[in-house]
Amino acid sequence: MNDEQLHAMRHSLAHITAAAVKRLWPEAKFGVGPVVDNGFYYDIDLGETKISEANFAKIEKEMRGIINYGDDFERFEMPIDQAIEWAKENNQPYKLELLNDLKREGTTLASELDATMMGMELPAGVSGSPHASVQSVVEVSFYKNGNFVDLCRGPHVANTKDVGAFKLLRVAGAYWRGNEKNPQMQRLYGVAFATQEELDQHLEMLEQAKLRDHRRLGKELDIYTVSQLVGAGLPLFTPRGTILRDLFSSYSNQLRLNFGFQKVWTPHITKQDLYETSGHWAKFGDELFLVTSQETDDKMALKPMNCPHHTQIYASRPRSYRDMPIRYLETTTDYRDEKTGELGGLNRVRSLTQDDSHVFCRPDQIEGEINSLLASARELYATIGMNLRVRLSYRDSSDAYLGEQSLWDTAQEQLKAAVVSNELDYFEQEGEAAFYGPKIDFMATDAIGREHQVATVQLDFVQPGRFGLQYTDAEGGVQTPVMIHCALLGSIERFLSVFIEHTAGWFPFWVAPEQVRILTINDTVLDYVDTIKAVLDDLTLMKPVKYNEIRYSVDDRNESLGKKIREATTWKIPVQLIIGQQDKDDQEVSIRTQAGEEKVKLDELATYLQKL
RNA sequence: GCCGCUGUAGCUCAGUUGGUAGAGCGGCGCUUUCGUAAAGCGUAGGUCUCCGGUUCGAUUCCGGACAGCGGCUCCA
Repeated sequence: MNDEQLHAMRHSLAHITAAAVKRLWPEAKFGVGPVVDNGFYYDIDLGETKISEANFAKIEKEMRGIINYGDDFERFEMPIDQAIEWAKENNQPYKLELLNDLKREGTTLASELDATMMGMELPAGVSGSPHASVQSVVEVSFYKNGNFVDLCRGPHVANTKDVGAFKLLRVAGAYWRGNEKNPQMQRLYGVAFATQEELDQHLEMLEQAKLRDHRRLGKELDIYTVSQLVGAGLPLFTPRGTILRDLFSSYSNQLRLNFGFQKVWTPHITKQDLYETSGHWAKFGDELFLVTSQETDDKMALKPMNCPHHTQIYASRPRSYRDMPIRYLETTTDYRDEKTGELGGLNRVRSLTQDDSHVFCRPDQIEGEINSLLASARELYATIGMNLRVRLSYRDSSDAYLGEQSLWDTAQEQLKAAVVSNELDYFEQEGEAAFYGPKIDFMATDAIGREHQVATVQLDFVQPGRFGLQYTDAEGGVQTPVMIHCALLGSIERFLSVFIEHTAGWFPFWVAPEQVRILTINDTVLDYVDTIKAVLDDLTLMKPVKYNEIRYSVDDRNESLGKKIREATTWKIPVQLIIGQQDKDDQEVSIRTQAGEEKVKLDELATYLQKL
């Protein structure tokens, strides 16, 4: 089956869903019912009546009835004014809005419509759009299956019998046309495939995704927790989770310390004046956590980002062109008052830790700086085993951007040159730049093919000016530096959620909170265990950075070997060393990893671990 | 924030059509020293998320709060 057929099938199922709902609740008012990834949905307004998953069996039964009856999908056309009458007579106010938009503007796409006009009826006697350039619609098509009629562009399958395998998956609230000022409808989601096997496969995949959900693994592997007393969106990291955080943070820092970054430290609260000067207050004011001082009248806030703070370190001394670039680095936690309904796991939190850095440089230094940052990002994600793709986000011709056009043009060229010389897979997109400068966004693909936004490198032509940052050039003149923002991990919390799901909790050796566990078979080998511990204590490892404290434990409890293996495996500990009398006699260790088991001579153990 | 669903032991869950609850795992104790994913026996854990209301009586019904989950971009 090709994509078009599958699309028609899913779209037809959306209609059949609506038809079934209409049979059960004749008063239903319908919004839109498009095809989405793997399935379809239909937005439905049932007034006070609420559909829950408990109703799904009933709705699906009705749907199967419609499918088995085998009506044809019949297409017919109608002049738009007649269609508008149809919507009024059938009490379908949402369809009426769509028809009004088609008549007025020739489209129903919210993104193309003037929000204040959306859904508005044209005055009597006016036949077309108020905009001369707009091609308004004069005739619309309908599809009819059985006695269910719906405004629809199509296409559909020929007969309701031709829709393949489906399952209603969930019901969720969705605002009419995505606008929270509009009424909220009930969105009925379904998945659909050509065959039952494909549907089952898809449902199985959803189960697999659940097993690697970072919220589940975060609890099972004891990485983080949330407390009702501390609050939603404020995760607390356990010892194991903190090892992960610290290792990634120091690796990310090390990559930049290698080429001249210096660590700085800034406080977590500030006077609001800082954000009024930076311009963030106007844009992010409603996301700030406010702090009250009982000693002064200062209005304070928890910091939602770090760049304004870093500008003040730059501004603390006079700067020469010889000092540039000046590079500051800080892993630090920011606080943003996100909508409570959007919080969840480590993905969307109110306390987020950024491995943040800011370069202050001359315009001619942009390319060199970007080059080094891109090389760092590339190395980091190669170490983690994730494929990277970057988006070059440029300005478009609108006047929404600040800073000189010529500065933008050369900067965009330098960004691209750096991306090309780093051999990164990239695509360019106009109109995606920040108002203060062009940027490079990194997308990493995880083990089950999902793409996640991770690192970002952004140029900034605006904040240096707002803060009056300066340096003296070779001629003794005053110049404004350019700022380059960069976070390699992005937010550590979000990064960890991606990393946990990417690895399904089987962390690579270097970041595993517990790298090695020694499992004893009985107490007669305890002296030999001490010998092995001495080897581990002396070990120095080099990948991806040099470290000499291997994280291991000894399980010498009075339990069966089977139980010890089971537990160590449940904890996803990468290296299990099984020690019994035989190993002791042969001066060997039995090493159990995900790859299998092998015996290694004691004097080769260090080399073995160094290779991991 | 809004809509829907959910909240029972540390964890995973069962149960009570209104008469204050149970299993497995985990914990603790004893026995067992056992070579590749759970040894055996015993035992202690609960304000059934919290606050109100109805009731002789609420974990159960009603209301509210808090928290978790699925969504709120996909367009006739």
